[in-house]
Amino acid sequence: MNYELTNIYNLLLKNYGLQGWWPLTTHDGSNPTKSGSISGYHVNDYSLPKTKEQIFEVCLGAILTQNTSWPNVEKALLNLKTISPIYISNLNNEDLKQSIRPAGYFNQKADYIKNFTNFFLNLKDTPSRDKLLTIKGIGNETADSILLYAFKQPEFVVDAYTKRIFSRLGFFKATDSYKEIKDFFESNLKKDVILFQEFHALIVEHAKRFCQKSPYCTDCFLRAVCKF
DNA sequence: AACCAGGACGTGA
DNA sequence: TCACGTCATGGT
Repeated sequence: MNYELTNIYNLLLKNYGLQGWWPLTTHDGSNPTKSGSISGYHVNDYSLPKTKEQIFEVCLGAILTQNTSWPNVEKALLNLKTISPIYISNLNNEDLKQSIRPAGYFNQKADYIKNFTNFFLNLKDTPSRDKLLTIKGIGNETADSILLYAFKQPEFVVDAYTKRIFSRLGFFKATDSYKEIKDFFESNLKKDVILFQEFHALIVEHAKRFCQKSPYCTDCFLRAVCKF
């Protein structure tokens, strides 16, 4: 309910529109996304992910996208013939590695995915953040992505883009900790899952379009309110 | 052809 | 705690 912060959100939303995260390779009743097309977004449908397989897919995507661009993650996901916890659990490590190769860091990520899959198979209901963090391969951002986009919990996701954009805007220092930044957003916004989902997705979009490492400030619609 | 992408972990100070 | 090296493929 911080006015300045809410104002930024409204400007992002006005310029980019609803983002429809988290992208899924399959929707109910539709065909799989073609490789490279990046069309798994589902604008205005907050019922997704719906099935257990879709929830699982969001989790795998969250692990695979660690320091990796989404098109590479999509290639990895499409290489997996079936994205279900049972299937992945029974898949041998070498096959898993070959499938997820396009997403990079495939040796560690294969282990991370195996760890998480075992956890997921024994899961009764929504996991706690602390429990997720005990899994090797699930850090702060991945845990929050899983909770926000797979389990629809109001956990704000902080990534490198969030730090970059909002430190440039002047809300905090780029060196502030994950927890400090997460607390800043959560204490200044209404704890609303849809708001958190769209806000994070909009941040990613703005970082790609304007607020890159070397930013395009000239045409940026946030220039008037930015201290960079 | 260097640079970077929707980070996490292990190590040493 | 915290800064730093490591992990790897693919697009620009």
